[in-house]
Amino acid sequence: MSARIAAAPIDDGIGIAEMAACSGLSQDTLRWYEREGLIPGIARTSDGRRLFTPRMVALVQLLSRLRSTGMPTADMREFATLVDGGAGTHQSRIELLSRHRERIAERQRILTEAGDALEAKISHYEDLISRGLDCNGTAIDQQGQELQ
Amino acid sequence: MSARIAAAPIDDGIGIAEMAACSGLSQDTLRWYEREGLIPGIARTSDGRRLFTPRMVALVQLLSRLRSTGMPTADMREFATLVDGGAGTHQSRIELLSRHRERIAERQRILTEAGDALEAKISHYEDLISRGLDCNGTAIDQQGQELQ
DNA sequence: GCTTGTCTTGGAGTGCACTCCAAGACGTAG
DNA sequence: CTACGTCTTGGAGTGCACTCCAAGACAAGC
Repeated sequence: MSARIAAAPIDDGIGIAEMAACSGLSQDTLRWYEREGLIPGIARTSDGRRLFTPRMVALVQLLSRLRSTGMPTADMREFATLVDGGAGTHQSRIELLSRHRERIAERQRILTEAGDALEAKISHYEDLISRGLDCNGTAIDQQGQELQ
Repeated sequence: MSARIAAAPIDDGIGIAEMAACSGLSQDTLRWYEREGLIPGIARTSDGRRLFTPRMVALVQLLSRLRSTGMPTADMREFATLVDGGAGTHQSRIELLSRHRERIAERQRILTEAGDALEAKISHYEDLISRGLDCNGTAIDQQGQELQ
C-alpha cells in the first residue's frame, strides 16, 4: 500500500500502473490508445491484465514523446500499424518519423521567434517602468506606445 | 473581386479580412476572440464594421503568436484585461509574459529531446536497412531489436 | 471469508478552441 | 434597381484527445 505500485504482477514486464508512471500517460490514456490501435499488440497475463514487456515500454515511451510533441493520433496509429507489420516497413517508418521531425523543427522555429518577440516585449515594459512613465503621459505621445 | 480585400473600408486601419490575412487567424476566430474578451476594445466604422488600428494589428499579431505557442485562451483573456487596464499593469503583463516565456522554454526543451530521440531512431532504421537485415533474422537475436 | 485494492470492460461525458450557419444590413458594379 | 460580395450578430455544431464512470473479476492481507 505504500511505495509499491506493481513490482509483483509479472516477472518480465510491468503492469499498467507502472507503465503509466514511467511514460507520463494516464492509465486511461494507455487503455484508450490500445483501443484506438495506437499501441500494437499488448500482451496479457494469465488473469487478463496488460503486460508491458521492456520492448513495449520503450515503444510506449517513444509514442508518448511523439504525442507530447504534437503528432496527431492518426499518425501514431499509422506508426503502430507499421510496427505491427514487422520488418519491411522500416522505410515507411523512417518517412513517418522524418515528417514528424520536420514538424518539430517547424515548431521550434515558431517557438524561437515567439520567444524573441516576448523577450523584446518584456524588455520594453521593463524599460517603461524603469523610466517611470506610463506610456501615455511623459515624453512619448498620447497612446502611440501603449501596445508596443 | 480580384486582389482587393479591404483597402477601402477605412483610412487608418484595416478590416477583418485583412486582419485575418496578416495574423494567420480566421475571421471567425477573430470574432470569437472578441466575444470571449481576448481582444480589448476593437473600434468600429460608422457602419458597424470592425476597424483594426495599427496598434490593434500589432496586438492581434502578438496574441496570435502567444496562442500559436500554446498560451491558453484564459491567459490571453487576462492579458487583454491588463492591456485594457492601461498603464500601471505593466508589471503584471511582464509577469504573465514571463510565465509564458518559461512555458516556451520548457516546450523547446521537450522538442529538442524528442528531436534527438527521433534522429537516433531514424538512424537506427537506416542502419538496419543499409545492413540489409530486418531486425529479426541475421546476426541479431530474434526480436530484441525490432522496436529499438 | 471478508475487505481492500488494482485491475478489467465498454460506453458516456468533458474541455478546449474553434468553425459553421442563418438571417440580415450595407455598399459597390453593372 | 437588382445582384453580389462582405460584413454583422448570436447560437449551434465539430474535432480532437482524452477522462470519467459503473459493474464486475481476481489476488493479497487481516
